Amino acid sequence: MGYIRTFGEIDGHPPGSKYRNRREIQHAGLHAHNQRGISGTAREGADAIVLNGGYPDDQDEGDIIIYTGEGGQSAEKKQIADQVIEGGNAALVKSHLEGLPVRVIRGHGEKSKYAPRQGYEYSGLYRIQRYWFKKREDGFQVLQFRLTFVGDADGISHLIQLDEGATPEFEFGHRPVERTSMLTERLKRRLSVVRNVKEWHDNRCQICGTTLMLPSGPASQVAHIQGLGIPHNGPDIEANALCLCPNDHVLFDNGAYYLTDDLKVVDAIKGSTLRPLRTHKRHLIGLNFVRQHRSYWTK
DNA sequence: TCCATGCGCGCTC
DNA sequence: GAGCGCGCACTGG
Repeated sequence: MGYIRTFGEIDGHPPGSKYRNRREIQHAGLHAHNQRGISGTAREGADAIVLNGGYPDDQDEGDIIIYTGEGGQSAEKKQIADQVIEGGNAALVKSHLEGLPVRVIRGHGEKSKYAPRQGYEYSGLYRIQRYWFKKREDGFQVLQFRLTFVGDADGISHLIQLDEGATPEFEFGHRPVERTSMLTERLKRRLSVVRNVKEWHDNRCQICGTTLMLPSGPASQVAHIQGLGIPHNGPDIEANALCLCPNDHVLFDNGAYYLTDDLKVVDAIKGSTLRPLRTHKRHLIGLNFVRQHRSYWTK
């Protein structure tokens, strides 16, 4: 009986469902494997993950999860090699690029307040916002993925109720606090930063110099150099932001480009240094942010 | 082919 | 009863 990979919710197995062991999870169609953390392939993407304390670099904040990729460990679970983008890791990268929802299953082996005390619990759908390489203290690189809770239509209406001061009813029975924290994190972004950066550069991409012309006018995107929020906690200020076209935004966020200390653009795939970053006298770039971004993508 | 964020038993405290 | 160490087990990729 083969596993049928399904993205999104599985009928009869809503968030909050509990399972005694991995076999039951596999049988439910929630996850392909009875031992691996990541369910998926590089071609299709990842449909589910299990958090069960297997990697110490994991961080579980409820609606925000920092999930460590697979591989590079010895049989004794010591990190003995760098992780690479293949297998399950490549599946998670694919899910990130395609915006696919990932089912998150928490196990008792994970020592966070969101983990069940016994067995496993299906927590719901998450999306992978970004990924990067983390340099560990021991010198090995591991992949990390930032997942945020997707929620659902009812969950959003609950949020609105909460804001309006109505009695919140969390009929899904889980995690009102984290859901609220996710909302506040979104609201915290300062529009003035976006406005200033776009205005200073006249919507021209700081990497390639093009401006997207739409019927409604010129368009550009403001990218953060050091990520906002958990775990990078970069500041929402102009010095940590770039004005980019959508293509170069994706390339920069995913490590195809990084910057040198003298603000030259490096093509990570070719290993060549391209043109200097376009700058503006009012737009000072924080080198500490440039260095942190570079550290995600260089050894 | 062989590995992987498993499982369960039996031991110790 | 919890926590561990060890041996055996599974199945998709």
